[in-house]
Amino acid sequence: MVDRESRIQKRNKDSIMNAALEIFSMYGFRGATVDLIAKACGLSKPNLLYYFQTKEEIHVQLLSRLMDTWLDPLKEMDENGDPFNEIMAYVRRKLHMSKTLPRESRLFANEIIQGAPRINHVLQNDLKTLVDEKALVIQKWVDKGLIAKVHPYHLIFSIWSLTQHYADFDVQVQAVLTDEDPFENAENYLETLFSKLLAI
Amino acid sequence: MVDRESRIQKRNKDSIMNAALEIFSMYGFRGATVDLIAKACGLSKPNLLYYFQTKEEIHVQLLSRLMDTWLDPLKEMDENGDPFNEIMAYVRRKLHMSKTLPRESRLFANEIIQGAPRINHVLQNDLKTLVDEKALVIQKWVDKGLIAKVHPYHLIFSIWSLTQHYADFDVQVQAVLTDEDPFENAENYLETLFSKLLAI
DNA sequence: TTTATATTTTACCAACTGGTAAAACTAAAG
DNA sequence: CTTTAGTTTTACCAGTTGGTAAAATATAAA
Repeated sequence: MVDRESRIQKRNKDSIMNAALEIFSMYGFRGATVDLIAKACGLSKPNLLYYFQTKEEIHVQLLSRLMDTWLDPLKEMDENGDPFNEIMAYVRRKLHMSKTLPRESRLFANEIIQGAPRINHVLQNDLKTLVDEKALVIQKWVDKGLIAKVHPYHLIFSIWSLTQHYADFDVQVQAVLTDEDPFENAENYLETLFSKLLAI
Repeated sequence: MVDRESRIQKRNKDSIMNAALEIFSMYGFRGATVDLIAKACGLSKPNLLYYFQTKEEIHVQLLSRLMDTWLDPLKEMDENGDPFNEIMAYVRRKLHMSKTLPRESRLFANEIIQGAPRINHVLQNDLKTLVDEKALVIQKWVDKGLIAKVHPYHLIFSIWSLTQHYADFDVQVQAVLTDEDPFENAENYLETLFSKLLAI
């Protein structure tokens, strides 16, 4: 056995990460406390700190796991597919993530709003590289006349904002839409929006 | 003299509110400390607490001032104006607020992300009432055939998300768009988007 | 200039913060 | 069944937190 995790270790680390996601996504890094996280997963504070040595270590690990998940949907957008389908599929993946991973979305939002002190390098390297690449793909589609002329970067921003809004501002959406299911109508609305925007 | 504020009182209260906006918008309620706010405006902590008795009082007052500013642009949308112009003017007002009042936007975003513990009643009363009213106006425009058929509530959500994104996610936008001015191109992009969405 | 009032500083407090040391306990391998 | 390694608890610490009391200082009205 090299340095394999025991069952207990895996269970506890998972449970800590889950609790930390809950707390950090709600209060941000400064607003979260180790004790709150410990209580949320039923461990004592020193016991939690046996698995992760500092509060920051938990946060960094949460964020670095998240960034993969976060960039994946855009990576999948395929230059060789049908442009509108590719963009719309991306929108749907992002909306689905807002629906199924709202805490992750809020964790990310909190980090960005607070000036991204711990992931600025990811934004400027991984994220920027990926967005540049995909913006180029979109530009090619525009140049070939396959979709309407749009600013590729702002198109991507609009997809981010329109989809993440339903996770990050959930309380507000729920306060206004007391009866309907936001996500069902959001999908229809966004489908209309983007088909009109991109139609030749 | 009834209970008029002295010059000193006005200057200090203003300066505290400004510093508090800076800190609360960056760290959220839990992440902000009275001491950070005090230092940001060059007062000692007890001196600051001479003007506002608790941390919460500062936050509540900041938020309640903000809510007026926040709802105003939508209030101005006029049933009797030209539908597309009215909606587009609303978009421009919101975008302008993101540009000129990014801290206020982030203060609001922080509060909502954290579950709106201090303004849930405002969302469910003032905000909901206003949105219901304006959604009805939009629905009338749709029914009269003056704009394309859209879900009025999701139209409003999309205006919020598309415009506030440029304030709340500013670091991310800046990381991706290293050279251009985001707001100028955003305005053009949003003009195109909404004219295509709403065109008959 | 005196007096009353408003403002600021100093010194403090109890609760909470992130984190540590070491003892006590538990599980698993031999 | 013992030894060893892994896990949890207890007790603690120094710095920070929101907030207070009272003394000291500045301001303004009479």
